Amino acid sequence: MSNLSTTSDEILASARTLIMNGGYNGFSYADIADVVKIRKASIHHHFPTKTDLVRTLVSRYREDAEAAVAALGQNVQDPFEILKVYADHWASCIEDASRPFCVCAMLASEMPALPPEVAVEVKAFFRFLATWLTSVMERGCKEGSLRLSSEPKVEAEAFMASVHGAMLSARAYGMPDVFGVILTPTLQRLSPTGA
Amino acid sequence: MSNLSTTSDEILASARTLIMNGGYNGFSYADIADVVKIRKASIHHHFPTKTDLVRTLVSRYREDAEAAVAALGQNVQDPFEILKVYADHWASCIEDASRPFCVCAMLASEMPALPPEVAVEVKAFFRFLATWLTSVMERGCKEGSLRLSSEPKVEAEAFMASVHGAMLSARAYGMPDVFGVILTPTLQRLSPTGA
DNA sequence: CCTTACCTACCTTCCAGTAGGAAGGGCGTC
DNA sequence: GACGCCCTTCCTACTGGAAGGTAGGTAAGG
Repeated sequence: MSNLSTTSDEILASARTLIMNGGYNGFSYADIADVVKIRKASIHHHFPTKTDLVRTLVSRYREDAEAAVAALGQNVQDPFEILKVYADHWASCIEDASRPFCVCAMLASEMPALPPEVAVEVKAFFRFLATWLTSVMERGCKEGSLRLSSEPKVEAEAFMASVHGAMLSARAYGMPDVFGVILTPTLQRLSPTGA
Repeated sequence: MSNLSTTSDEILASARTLIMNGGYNGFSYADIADVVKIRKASIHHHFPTKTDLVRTLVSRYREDAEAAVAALGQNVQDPFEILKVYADHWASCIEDASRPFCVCAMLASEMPALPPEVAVEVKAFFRFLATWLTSVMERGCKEGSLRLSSEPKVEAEAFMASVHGAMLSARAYGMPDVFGVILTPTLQRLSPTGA
């Protein structure tokens, strides 16, 4: 059981990397086959269609994020610190090029061209992220750990947009540190001390 | 001369729309041929390769933006108003689905998978936009029309990221008004009166 | 003996791009 | 003003390769 499903995990992992690079239409079963060292047809055994593959990938991506967010809530209490850890997570992912872009941000940009089943999952991810960030903002507002200038829900959406936009700029310039440059003042603004 | 080059303009216009939908790998010469009502091979007469086509498209997109920005500077003096007009422009484009996404934001997300010639043009667009926004921020800071909490350059990058992130969210949710929801407080924060 | 995992071989469709020709307009020359 | 010439535009017909997906078989393990 432990590494019986390794192949399908490898397929998902390589698909994730490929999507981060070029989006839904930017990779093929042949690309995955090259990486995983398996025949193209064998991928169809694990995921009958490309839609199945990406739907599963995004769905699991959200589940993983949900787990990570729950764990983060256990280890870090302060809402401001939580936002900082979240931003730092992406900063280092982009910096060391391990996960230079969020899969769902990537797919969201292609939304109108996505198979409906995949689009639904992407939407679900955005909703999950917004809901979580909203709860963090709400708690930070109550506890005085965050200084909000709008409703928590709006602040959450604005923060999420900043993160995604910063990713995009870092990629456009080919300068990973741009992400940090953009997010530092964004976090600063939310800090109760103003620094 | 006036409408001699109409066909090549139509090709560029339809390519722009198609890229906004699905990105670089999300459209083909056949798709353009359907829209422009021309044979696939005829497109190659105007743009020998797909790379040529998109490079030209992005380059002209930047030129148009430069002209629009210059015109905006003539008609509107107040830096805060300029940012508002810029945001409103995109809000209405997204709202009426006429140009529901920025071509360069779309292509930037696919950066690593783009032909180098195209990637260069996309980078140039981002640099132009950042430079312009920085100059607006600088003037607004000097004149007191904008309240900045960081250096003009950083504020400009953050503002640009918010715009792009807001576009992404609007698309992900399938709710055009999300763009406005995110940008309203972003502008508010920059307003000298705080409202 | 059945299921799982993987294979070879193949299909259809689509892709970017090429070859080569037809139609027509502009233009200089006789 | 008619002829020949060329350039632009668009066409039909095609190529080689890559796309997603299928058919059917083999080997291993419970």
